[in-house]
Amino acid sequence: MESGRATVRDVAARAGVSATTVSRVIKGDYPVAQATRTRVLRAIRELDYVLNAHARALSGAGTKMVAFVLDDVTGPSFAYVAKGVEQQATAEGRLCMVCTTHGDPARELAVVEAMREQRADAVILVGGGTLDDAYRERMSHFAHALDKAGSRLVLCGRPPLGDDVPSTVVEYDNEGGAYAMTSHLLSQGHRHIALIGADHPGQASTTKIDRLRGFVRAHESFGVPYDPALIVPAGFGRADGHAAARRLITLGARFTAVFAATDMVAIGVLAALREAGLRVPEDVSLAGYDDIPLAADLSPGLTTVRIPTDELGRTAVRLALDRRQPQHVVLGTHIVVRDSVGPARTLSER
Amino acid sequence: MESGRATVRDVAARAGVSATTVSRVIKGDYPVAQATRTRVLRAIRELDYVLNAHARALSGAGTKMVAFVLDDVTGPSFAYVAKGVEQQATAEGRLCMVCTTHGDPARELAVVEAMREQRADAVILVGGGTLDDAYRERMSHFAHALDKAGSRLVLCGRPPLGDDVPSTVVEYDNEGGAYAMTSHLLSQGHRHIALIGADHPGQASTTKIDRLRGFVRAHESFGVPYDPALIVPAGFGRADGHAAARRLITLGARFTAVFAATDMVAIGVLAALREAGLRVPEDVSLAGYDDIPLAADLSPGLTTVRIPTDELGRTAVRLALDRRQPQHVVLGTHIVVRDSVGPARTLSER
DNA sequence: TCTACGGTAGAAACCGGTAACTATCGAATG
DNA sequence: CATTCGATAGTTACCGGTTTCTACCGTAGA
Repeated sequence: MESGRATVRDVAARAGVSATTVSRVIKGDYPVAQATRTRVLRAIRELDYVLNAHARALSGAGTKMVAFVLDDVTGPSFAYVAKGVEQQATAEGRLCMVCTTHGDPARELAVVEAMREQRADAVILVGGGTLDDAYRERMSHFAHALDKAGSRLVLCGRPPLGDDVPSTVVEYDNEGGAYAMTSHLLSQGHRHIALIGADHPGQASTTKIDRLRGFVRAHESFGVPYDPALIVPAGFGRADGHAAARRLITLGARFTAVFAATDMVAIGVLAALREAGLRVPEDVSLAGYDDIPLAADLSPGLTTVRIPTDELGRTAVRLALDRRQPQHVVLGTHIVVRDSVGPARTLSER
Repeated sequence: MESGRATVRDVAARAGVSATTVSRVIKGDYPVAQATRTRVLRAIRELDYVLNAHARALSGAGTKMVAFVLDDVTGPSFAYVAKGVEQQATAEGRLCMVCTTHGDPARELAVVEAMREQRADAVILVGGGTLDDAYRERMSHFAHALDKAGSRLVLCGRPPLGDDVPSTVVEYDNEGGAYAMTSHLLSQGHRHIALIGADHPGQASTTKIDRLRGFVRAHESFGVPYDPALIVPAGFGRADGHAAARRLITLGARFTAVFAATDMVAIGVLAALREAGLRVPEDVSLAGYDDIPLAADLSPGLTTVRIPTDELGRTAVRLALDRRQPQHVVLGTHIVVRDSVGPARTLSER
């Protein structure tokens, strides 16, 4: 109880044994006489001894730590991925570091570097991802470096860096979800669907590209042409959706349904539609993407695409820690039907 | 580039200097000739050398790590506290560990123990907190242990453990917020205010107790009696609010306003009111607590009490890392007026 | 010319565990 | 009675930086 900084040797001295014996009592992997063990345990208790994780890490034993890198902890779906990561990490006896990048690729690289210093068992990158070449190259470099050091880079919800890059990839089917939702809208008779939150020219986001791709493919499958004027680039936030929808309405665009690229965008769109006196789903149908917890609580309940957020996190950790598992998986997405999508009303009815 | 496991001595050999010199080049706190520094830096680059954080931590230099312990990463307000912690930790050159306890006091203690092994600079406990005696004692023990080891226990958004316990406490004014909001309602003419989400007898929550206390004190200040039948115990979730409000309505309780103990409760109450054909705020006014991001997106916008979530997190880190600062602060709360509270309509009008 | 000192660089010890190798003792075996 | 083996405990080196403490060199001041 006296020092708070007791070492194995202090404990050893108190118990009248060697440091090795103390170490063995703690690990429990080597036979120690019952009487000795008891004495050691008592000494540990009396000195309030706590093992030094750094010393242990330094001498052989790994770090037992998983690092988790994301844009922003407050992102609606990221929190769930984080939860999955934390759960699985705990289940596998790992601690969990969290770092945020605020979408800054430079900071992301810096953070990964820091994780390399920490000798983390795995470094899990979540979300977004830049397509910039210099960035990809640097990240590939890290993947190789981590690999050589016995660690692992995990790309979670973002596309692979390349075939020769040693990394674990856990994606979800962005394109498939968009395809399913668009098909759902088309099958309800909608022929003029606005996609809000498409790609912004310039800053290529793979998520946006894939969702757009599913949108387009569904139209092709149904043999329905889509109106490029209804594909509006926008950010992924509530305000982006609100502004974009308002602009569309002001411009007098003709549409019977809106497919928002994220639920947050959908919430913004919903507000804009309400302000314009349009009812959902009677006048306009609305669909989102992500199935954030709030989606069910909106009125009307938002029909949206569910992405397996916590499974994403759990899988990332599981695969990274057990290389015998396949190192590239794509998790499925599926639509959740609530009340915000209804049959299309013909445009003239409005 | 070849090993991924290069050490200072490898770098030293390559640069033709001693390990000491390499260390000094990295730290930059000791004069090294320009030419030497250049050679060392080149060697570092060529070997892709990365410092070993554990080795460094072991030899003197602290850990540069802050630990953050909470119930659940997906909690609506916790994410914002986490963000504040992460921001400030980064600003002060610290990495950030996150552990969740799922509300289990035993697991919380285990987690704190693990953080002690990690020699974290500070261990920040967020939210809730148990009032159990054995628990308090164990936690006090940790506070003392961390203190002796030069670290710090931080209680964030939860009450102090006791005067003699070395710890940092960052609270927010639960009682004051409730007082302000209740006053606001009273000043709008409301005389029959229901408080939904008061304390459940048995499981004492300090948060609930304080909010109830503010509610009562405001009534006293205004010289308005409150109806005990309108103070209804409930959990802090959406479903709790919904059920409680429905029960109140079914029972024919007379009230012109509802003060929900959390925004999530308010959302549930709102749904129940709607189902009963009551309009907000025309028929019944509704106020919440927490100002979760969603509060502004409800219709009507929810009038609620803002708690300084990210400031809570930032302050926790700042104080823990600089003991010259006061080690017990109470951050202010204030009401955010939106559209869900209106003047009271007399009960007979309804 | 000798001394002193600023500027640099290195040797060795140390941080706190752990792993590999030794050592000891009593019982079992030949 | 000598040998061997199993159970248990200790010695020592090492993990990879950092930190004294020392040492060297050239030059400026006495």
